Amino acid sequence: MTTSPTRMDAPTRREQILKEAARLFAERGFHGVGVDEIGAAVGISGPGLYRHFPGKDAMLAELLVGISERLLAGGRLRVAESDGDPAALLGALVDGHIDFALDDRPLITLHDRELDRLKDEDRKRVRQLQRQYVELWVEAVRALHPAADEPEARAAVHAVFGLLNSTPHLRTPLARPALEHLLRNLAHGALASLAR
Amino acid sequence: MTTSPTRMDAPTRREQILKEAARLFAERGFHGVGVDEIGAAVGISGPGLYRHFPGKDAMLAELLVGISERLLAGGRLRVAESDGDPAALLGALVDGHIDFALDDRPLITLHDRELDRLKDEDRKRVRQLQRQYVELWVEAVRALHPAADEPEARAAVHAVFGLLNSTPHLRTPLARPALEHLLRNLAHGALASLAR
DNA sequence: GCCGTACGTTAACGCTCATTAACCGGACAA
DNA sequence: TTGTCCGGTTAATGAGCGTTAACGTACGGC
Repeated sequence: MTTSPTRMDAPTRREQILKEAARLFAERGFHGVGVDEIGAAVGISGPGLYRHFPGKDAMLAELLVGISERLLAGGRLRVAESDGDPAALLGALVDGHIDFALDDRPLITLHDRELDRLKDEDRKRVRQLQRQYVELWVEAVRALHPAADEPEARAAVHAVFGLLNSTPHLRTPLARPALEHLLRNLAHGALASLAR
Repeated sequence: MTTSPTRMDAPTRREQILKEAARLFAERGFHGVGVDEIGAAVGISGPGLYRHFPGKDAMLAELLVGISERLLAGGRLRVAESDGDPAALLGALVDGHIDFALDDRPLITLHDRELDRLKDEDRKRVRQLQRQYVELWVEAVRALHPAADEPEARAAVHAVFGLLNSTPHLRTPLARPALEHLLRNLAHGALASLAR
């Protein structure tokens, strides 16, 4: 661990690289982007990246592991804050996921698109983090809708992720608050259908 | 046009290739799959594919244009059959999209993942078909929920697509009818939130 | 019996691209 | 002043891969 991810000073070169790499990978796919391009995006050229990362794979790995960890950490925080109120928890999970999806659209895209390009070890780690995050949601959903059995709740959670993660593909004139509001309503509308 | 896509005789070599290419592209991405691999999947080797397609790009193009055309054709058919009943139309659109998503999971994945790999001309064609399909949905949604303005309806339609298209990512023990039922309920639940 | 077409094969070409080598200037501590 | 990281540079390397060349075989029509 070099520096904390939450600061307000200028972004380090490393962070610039990660940010631009995320954007480019999301736009044209991992294999569709060359290291020279990533370098150019931060003002250095090609092999200069190797002063900061052992390879192209490592950038993707760090991005995907990072997203998954932040999602899970955020989810756990909300569980802890919810004090056992299922409705409040699910609301907080939805809001948190929306914030994340709208803040980091490129990362969301990468998250379900480029997982297979990782080395076995990294892929396992990301999958494990994703699984735990889903688990959080499944438990929250089932607490609120006991009528739904486990596989049903799990599929519904995946579907709601698909709904919320649709925003990167979208070029809409809607202002951010309106979009947040809309997504929240859609998500809760979908989940409400589990009540029977 | 060589042969009709709806027959019951053995699939032609061309069709085998398209099917396997779709699967492989969906699994590992367009750039992640080599022509030798596609060839191997149908029992011939690498360059033999060039007897059936002018190049790797052409396979992707035919797949994406094909999906988009079938989706749009299906949508138009349902509009024609709905006789102006908005609720029935939206129900039919949802059911049709679910069928498609569950029948052709690899294609659904490709559809929103590899569009940028196409030559300009093909990409334009696919985008235009997609746009028209979305338009169908937007009109159906607005007919049923006049309270929603146009950008809102459009964003909601994209979100519902995200919801319905989430199934390829999913490995669920749910049987197909149960999954169809669940997705239908989730989609209608989400859309119902537009009623205010 | 002959010929053209359809459909394969393997070998070679050429380009792209990640990675490595070799080199360099500047900041800065001793 | 001198030495040593740090963060760059450009040039070379080497693998992978799409595509083309050159060649072979079965078969259907005439």
